[in-house]
Amino acid sequence: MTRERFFIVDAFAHIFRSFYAIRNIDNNAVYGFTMMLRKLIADENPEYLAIAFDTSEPTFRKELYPEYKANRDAMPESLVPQIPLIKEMIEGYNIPMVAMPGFEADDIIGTLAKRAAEQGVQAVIVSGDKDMLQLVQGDDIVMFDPKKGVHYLGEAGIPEFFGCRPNQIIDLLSIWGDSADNIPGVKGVGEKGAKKYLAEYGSLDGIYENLDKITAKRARTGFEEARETIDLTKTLITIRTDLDLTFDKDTYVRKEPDANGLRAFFTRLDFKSLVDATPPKLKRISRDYQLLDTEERLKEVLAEIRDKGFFVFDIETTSLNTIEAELVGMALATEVNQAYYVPLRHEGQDATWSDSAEALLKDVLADTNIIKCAHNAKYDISVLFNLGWDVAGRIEDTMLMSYLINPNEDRHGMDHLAEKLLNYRTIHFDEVAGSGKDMVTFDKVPLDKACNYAAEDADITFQLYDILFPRLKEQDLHRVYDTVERPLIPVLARVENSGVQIDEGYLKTMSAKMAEEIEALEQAIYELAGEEFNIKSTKQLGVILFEKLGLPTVKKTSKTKSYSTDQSVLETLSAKGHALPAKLLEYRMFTKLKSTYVDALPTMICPKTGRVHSSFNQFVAATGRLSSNNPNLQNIPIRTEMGRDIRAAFVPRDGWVFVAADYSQIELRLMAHFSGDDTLVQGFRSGEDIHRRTAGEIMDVDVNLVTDDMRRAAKSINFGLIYGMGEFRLAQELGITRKKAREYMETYFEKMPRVLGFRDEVIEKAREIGEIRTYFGRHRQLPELASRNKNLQAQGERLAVNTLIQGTAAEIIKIAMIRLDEAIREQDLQAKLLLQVHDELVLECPEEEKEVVSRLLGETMEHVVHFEVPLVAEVRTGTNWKETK
DNA sequence: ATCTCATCGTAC
DNA sequence: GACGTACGATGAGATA
Repeated sequence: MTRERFFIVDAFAHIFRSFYAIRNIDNNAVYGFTMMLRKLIADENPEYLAIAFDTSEPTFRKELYPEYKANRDAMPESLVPQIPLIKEMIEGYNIPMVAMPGFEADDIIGTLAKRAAEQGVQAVIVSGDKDMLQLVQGDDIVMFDPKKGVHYLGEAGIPEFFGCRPNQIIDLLSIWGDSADNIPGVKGVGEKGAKKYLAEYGSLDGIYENLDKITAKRARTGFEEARETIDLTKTLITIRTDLDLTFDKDTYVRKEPDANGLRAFFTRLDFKSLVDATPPKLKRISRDYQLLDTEERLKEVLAEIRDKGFFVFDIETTSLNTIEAELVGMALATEVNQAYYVPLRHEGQDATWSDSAEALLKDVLADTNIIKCAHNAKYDISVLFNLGWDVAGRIEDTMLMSYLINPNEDRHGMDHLAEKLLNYRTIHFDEVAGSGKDMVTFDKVPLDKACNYAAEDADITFQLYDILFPRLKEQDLHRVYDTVERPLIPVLARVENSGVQIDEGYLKTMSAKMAEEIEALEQAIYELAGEEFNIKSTKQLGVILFEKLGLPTVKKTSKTKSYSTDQSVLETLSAKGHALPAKLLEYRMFTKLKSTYVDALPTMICPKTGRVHSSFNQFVAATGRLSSNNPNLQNIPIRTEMGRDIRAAFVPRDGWVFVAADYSQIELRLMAHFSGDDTLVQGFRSGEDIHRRTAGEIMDVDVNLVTDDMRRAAKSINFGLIYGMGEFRLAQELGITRKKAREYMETYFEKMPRVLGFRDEVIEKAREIGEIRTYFGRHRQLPELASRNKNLQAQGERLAVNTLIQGTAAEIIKIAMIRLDEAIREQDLQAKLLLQVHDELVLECPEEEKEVVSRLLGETMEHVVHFEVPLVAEVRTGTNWKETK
């Protein structure tokens, strides 16, 4: 397409069309008009674009003829408020709107089209109104109806459309009149007549000159009667092309839409598809970040930091692994938009500089009078601790703030937060260091690039702090931040740095033994199946079990509705006497343990320390629990004997012992405290078996007469309460009928009514405020409670109860960890906290510290809070983890 | 070759 | 549809 095109849209024509065409959504005209506009831009990609509006002022036509459009109804009530929204939308797209008091959109279109054509730009009138056809001129001014898909109706198409020559359109329309605009035409002359007379006499003037030649009486009378009004009609019909408007390319050239504004606008109007179709456009302002590579400048900035008492820092290293990471540089930010990068050990840097710069930075980091802030501070301080640096004083963490504000969110990374909260696209790591096999370590990144990247990170962290810290206070999350999460950061850094020793030889031996067992099981399974197949493939296994062998289908998987082959299914099949499922269960257990633990753990041993350094993640679990990965040390087996053996591979260093303690029934104790239920409270206070006690209560028998089955039922209900278990699940778990399960639960609540009351109160409060708050003030939003979906609502109710209990338990053990760490350091003990497994802490210490550490551990854990019921920690020691049970 | 999703199973 | 929170191994299919 060689010629530039100027599309002019008649706003109201399309607004009304959308309004009447689209039903059942709010702001239908806004939606329809937006869709039309998007399609127009996408399909036609016009070089120039304008949208013409009518104004509410009287037009010159109304002045000439007061009856003009007098028959029009007022604009529909629901359309009125949509007009400003449409204008807002058009502004968002950066499309010029043109309106002129006294004139109609048609006149604006006529004038602009003519002016554009005069400048050699093709004018395209976006309208379906036949009146506009009078404006069409050769290929210079054409019409386009996006709805009918009539593309470019040019002059050549007019005879076919109207049955007259282009220059006769105005006369033709004048004869017809326009009933919609209340303009009288010529009575007694219809479409056929009008065309016939115009063809015969050339024009209206021609017709009047030859009026006596018209023989049809009605037509002739009509023309006679219209003689006085026809000039006015013609004036009204004629679209003006002489308005005081110019077409200049700069004004009408297509501009970049304001994607962020539009996105917010579409979000506000709940136009989901349009929100998705409008990705945010992110700013990328390059700031002038400074490289600090002289002692003099560095000292100046550090003096400023001391003066302010607050700064943001971010280290650059050679690895994400904190043990292996070498320090390459440090970025500092002293205020928004002011950040620096101190290159310490980039390739080719002078060691004298590195040493002196590091000494200066160390001083500031160790200064307890200066508050530091970082994004994910645990990483930075872990690396620095490993290098022997001290990072002291208050350490703020913007990642932590983000997590506390929205624990349901799983992305708290700086790049993501910068986009979400600052509408800013940061320089990403791979943009400076590459990715995949092209990736270089940060010390190889040129200083100017490194400075831009690193200083920006510090700057962005500063900006996030400015936003998140006030929010933290506003949302009353300051307490949990200050008393639990923030002090935990250095504790976790030390735990991760300590790592734990694994007996590699032991696991290797175990692995070999298991391999033999697995091999034998495989053969037995192939034999029973009658063929070899991939046993680990649930798909293949399903075919063997349920198609080839014709075993009864027990259940289907939830997502794909394929055959389920999980443990409960295999157990059911096994109980029916089939040999294969039993073998499969055994096979599954062996392979699970071998691949997930026995073989995996040795590969995680750090070559540098010879220990396994798992990560303890603070920002993952929505309830406030920690999580562990690389490897996950919070799901090491314990329930089966074979699984438990894996724990024997976790050993203390030579001459040291493990000291471990776990909270006894902490979640149920919290339930007792929160509900104040007498049976539970008394049970825990007296130190008796709580499940036995509740069983006695439910079954109405003496505690001493409670059978194992009765205890098992009570235990299931006790645990189920914490998770919000229903009768279906209880029935399944206990192998009883639903009716029986319901009876148990009803009796439970009758005997322990405050447990039910507590649950209801928690849910009611959560529903009222839309979130749940734990004991220490952590919150978790529960949008499920506001759902109209009953299942989602029920889930919200379970989350409310569970988050309160699980979250509070998590806070209690976190506080224990903080106090323990503090005590160990104060008392100069060598003991090290190694693991946290939700209700258990594992330490190692020299043999001679065993007693003092045991006592310290137990007392610290038990005295975190003083509730209606005591917290009990059971402390054990051993020469491996398995022995501490 | 690398990713994402589904299924399964381990812990508390 | 029915019990909360995690992580990870494996297979299978999509994407590059």
